[in-house]
Amino acid sequence: MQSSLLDDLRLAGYRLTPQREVVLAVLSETHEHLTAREILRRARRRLPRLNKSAVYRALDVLTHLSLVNPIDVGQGEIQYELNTQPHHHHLVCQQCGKITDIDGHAFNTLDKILRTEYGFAPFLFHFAIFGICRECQRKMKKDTRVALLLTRCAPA
Amino acid sequence: MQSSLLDDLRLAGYRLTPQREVVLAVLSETHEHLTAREILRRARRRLPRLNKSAVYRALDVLTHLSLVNPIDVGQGEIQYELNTQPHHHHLVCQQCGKITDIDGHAFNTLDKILRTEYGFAPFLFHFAIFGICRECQRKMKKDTRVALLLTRCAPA
DNA sequence: TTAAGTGCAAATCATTTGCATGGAT
DNA sequence: ATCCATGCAAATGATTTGCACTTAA
Repeated sequence: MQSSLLDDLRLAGYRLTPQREVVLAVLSETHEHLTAREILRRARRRLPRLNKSAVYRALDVLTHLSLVNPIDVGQGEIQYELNTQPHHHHLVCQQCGKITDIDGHAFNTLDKILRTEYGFAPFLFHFAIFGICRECQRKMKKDTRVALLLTRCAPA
Repeated sequence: MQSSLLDDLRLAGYRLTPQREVVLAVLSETHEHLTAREILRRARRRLPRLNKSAVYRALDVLTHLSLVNPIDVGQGEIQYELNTQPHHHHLVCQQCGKITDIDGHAFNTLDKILRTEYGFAPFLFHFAIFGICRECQRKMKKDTRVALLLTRCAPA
């Protein structure tokens, strides 16, 4: 695992630095999605002089190696997670902000269509789907603005 | 259409202002996705004192009414488009940046699964899927970094 | 050795906000 | 007459960048 990371980096012309290792280690130790700021905070326990630029640069490298997935939930800070197998995806509730992880099978049909009909190779990991979760739908029945929204977002 | 906009706004407790009208008008006159900055530029031809704050606030209102869709292609500026029927979606090539519009049928299965299995009402309009387009896949066969990426993004 | 990587501080830049004024209802 | 909305300027805040110094190879 250690040596495979080194190989991946070398193969791509990168160096193995303590900064890159520790960023990857932090992400390996959780199943949460972490922001760059939170990664920095945790990584500094082991590498106190670590700088946020180095975190961003490390995340960039790790993302290009597809060891890490950025997840943009559209709320300012980008979140990062380890790119584990099997892939999973994220349902982001626009109302309460809750993020639900779901497994990949829901996307099989979509993946196939995009590849065969459009020749497009989708990155169906770093994937966030926005919408309204079950509980919020219940609460929202009364709110006029939102009722409109729910009506209009029905499938085409 | 004019009066329906007014109704929508009133129903939701908003006022119909020239600023909101002109922002909507600008979006109605194109099939492109426009950034807030570009919307401001075009809208100022008709409303020279229009301010960027007003544009952002108008886009916010129109989005909440689901008259407008924000599309975050992950490249800094958010893009906006009219929420037309039938819905369509966006394939964003991470390599060359090209955005391809596709119709909604590819998402029917996904939509159904999310609703029935997860009780989640997805906003399957403002939807951008990242990946690599046909042409870039061809060019990228030689590049080691990218070959790795293409391998790893294969369906789970 | 030497090119790539880091730490630091400053810059960038889309978006947001406070506040006094203006306008839709 | 109300109070929602705008214009302006200043703030915010995540991410990026320039540069001198380190360090992995």
